[in-house]
Amino acid sequence: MASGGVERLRRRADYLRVQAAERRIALPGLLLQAAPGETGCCRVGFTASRKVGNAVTRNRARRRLKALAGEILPKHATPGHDYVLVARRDTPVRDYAALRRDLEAALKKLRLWSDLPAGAA
RNA sequence: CCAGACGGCUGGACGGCCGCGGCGUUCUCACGAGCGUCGAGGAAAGUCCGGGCUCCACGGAAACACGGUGCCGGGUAACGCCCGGCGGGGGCGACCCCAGGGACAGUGCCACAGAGAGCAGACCGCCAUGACCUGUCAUGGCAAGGGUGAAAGGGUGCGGUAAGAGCGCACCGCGCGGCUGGUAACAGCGGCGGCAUGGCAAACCCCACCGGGAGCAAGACCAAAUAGGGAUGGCAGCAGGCGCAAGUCUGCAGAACUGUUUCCGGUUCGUCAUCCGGGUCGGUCGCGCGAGGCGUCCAGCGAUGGGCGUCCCAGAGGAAUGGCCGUCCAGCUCAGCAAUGAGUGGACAGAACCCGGCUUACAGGCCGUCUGGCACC
Repeated sequence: MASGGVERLRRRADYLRVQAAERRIALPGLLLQAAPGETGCCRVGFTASRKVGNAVTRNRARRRLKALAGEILPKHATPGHDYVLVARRDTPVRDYAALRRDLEAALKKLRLWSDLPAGAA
């Protein structure tokens, strides 16, 4: 897995654990959930429910979140945590720069913003 | 040129930066990295039919039940699909639409209205005779006309009659049987009958034909853990033997169940380790050469079939096939006489075992064939 050392969450149990941690922040473009991870690196997963739209729209929302995560998390995410990015209704259409600001603000509000590269941990 | 009918194709293009999945290859002990190559649809959708494939059931056949199909011929692996015809209906026409077997096998239903709705019937009427208060009543005949209804027991015309009526005749319709054409559905022709047999089969039903069930979360394999199971060994209560010890052997106990109870019997045992077995999370396969795509020739009205050549063409598994930006061609909106300028900006929609169909959704664009007008020669 590339993306600068960020792995994907692949099991339902991992998603449920992150959701149960109840450490989340909702912004217009996305919803961020986080929890201390079981591995040393940081991992990320994506969720797009039927509320977002039909299958095509959900796919687009998930891909935009993937691109965003690949851009920001390797540089600024705190290692040792798992993140789940949840798509909202505006995720497929929101301006990409605004979406980027949303993710950065969400990381800072959860006090998980880090200027150290994750790969250095 | 205008209006229309039918069939087919397409459904953004180019570039930059950063990425993802499969396969191949090189390097590396390995993790990985580099390079190459391929990577969503006509509907991938709804899951409505038909198959392949897998497991389950099943001795064969028939019958019954249930479900489906329903003009004829052809195509196909098969179909409820497709093609070509037939019949009925619509349109000036190209063409379009049709659940299109059987109502003398039987049962049932036909609301309301109306006199009468299935062994027909007589409200208003029409006609004859009689009576009297001279325009009514009584009796009888009739079913043409009116009225009701989705439908009133053939239709139109002539004859006929007191008035009428298939009462008679002609034509049409209907039924029966015949000849001709056609593979057939059916069509045409002439003959006979004499109105008898209204509609609904998408109410039951009858006839003919077809049909085992469940589905890739099918199914096969590897295999942490847990429950329960099996084998072997050790340890565990008391006493004793052997032995320096580790340990080992014998006897007696204990608990539970069972035979009504006692005696006497029978069966079972706690714990640890290893292995077998089991099969969950997880993993591997199934899972991509196929009723395959493209080109071309032949047969056929066509669906389709055959020959030759050529290509290998997605394979994920919280699920790749993308994210961002720029330019442009269509389109739309606004301004303008126009040239043009500004803004906006791609329809429906995302494979999940695979094929053949059907159905549903779909901005815009392109091509072909044909029909009816108008104009010109």
